[in-house]
Amino acid sequence: MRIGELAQRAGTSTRTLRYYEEHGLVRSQRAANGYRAFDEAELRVVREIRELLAIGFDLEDIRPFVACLRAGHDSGGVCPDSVAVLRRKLAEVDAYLDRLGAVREQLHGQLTQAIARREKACPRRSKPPTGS
Amino acid sequence: MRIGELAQRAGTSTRTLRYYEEHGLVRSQRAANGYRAFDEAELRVVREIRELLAIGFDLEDIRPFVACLRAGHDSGGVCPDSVAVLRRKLAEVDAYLDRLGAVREQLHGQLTQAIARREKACPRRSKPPTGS
DNA sequence: TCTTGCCCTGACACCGGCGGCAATGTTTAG
DNA sequence: CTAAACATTGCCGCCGGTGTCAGGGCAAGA
Repeated sequence: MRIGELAQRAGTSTRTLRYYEEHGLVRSQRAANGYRAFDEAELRVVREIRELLAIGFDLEDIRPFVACLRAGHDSGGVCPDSVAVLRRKLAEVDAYLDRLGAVREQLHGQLTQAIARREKACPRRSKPPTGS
Repeated sequence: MRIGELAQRAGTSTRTLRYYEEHGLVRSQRAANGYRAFDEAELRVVREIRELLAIGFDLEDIRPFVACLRAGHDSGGVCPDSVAVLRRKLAEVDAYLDRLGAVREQLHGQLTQAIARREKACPRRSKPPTGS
């Protein structure tokens, strides 16, 4: 399979595939003319990469998952290194959720306060909304 | 007040202050020698900028807040434009919280699945942990 | 006067995952 | 034979807030 076909089948660009290869995530043989020849299995690899990227992983984090696939597992997430990354990412996400929740509270508080002041400045007859 | 003092009092760098000025968020007079002379009120402005940046605003979003302070309000968030930004940001944060929650679920699912497979592959005598 | 410490402008570097272009070679269908 | 469609490498651009350096000027104490 050549790069164009792989790109199309994986739903990405040739540029992207070369980038992955350059960073050691995707592998290829070279034909006599210098064209890359991708093994069928690389399609699975590329799809794994794309899925994890979409979730918010960076390429470094994805390495173990690719290695896991290459080791013959049908899921990239079952190997110890992958599990470690999953744990770490989960922790990161949880931490970020906390921070973002706090930010949400701040924003909400600011808004409530600003609106309250506006109400005080030029009062309407409607009851002050007691939103979420 | 010169730039070094303002930087120190605001807890940031001179580089940063020049950047804010370059982008019209902070103002200064110039002394005869070319040195920037900052009004005392700019300290409040810089602090507002820093707080909002820390929350995740970008400089564009912060503009109305600075304008609001300059208009004499004691809070940057009470003016209509600021309120609009607050609303938008709140919506963005909410959307992001949703996405991040979904990501969390995915990660959690992957982890659970991976651990389950490991249990099946080399079972321990301990009961399978029924975590959060 | 010399040194030290502040200030000035301008400009490159960074991070990460690509997009996109240039300049060139290869294959294939008409 | 030719044109189109594919492939190659290499390099610049982007985003945004800042660090950091270069190469100067200005102020004030010993």
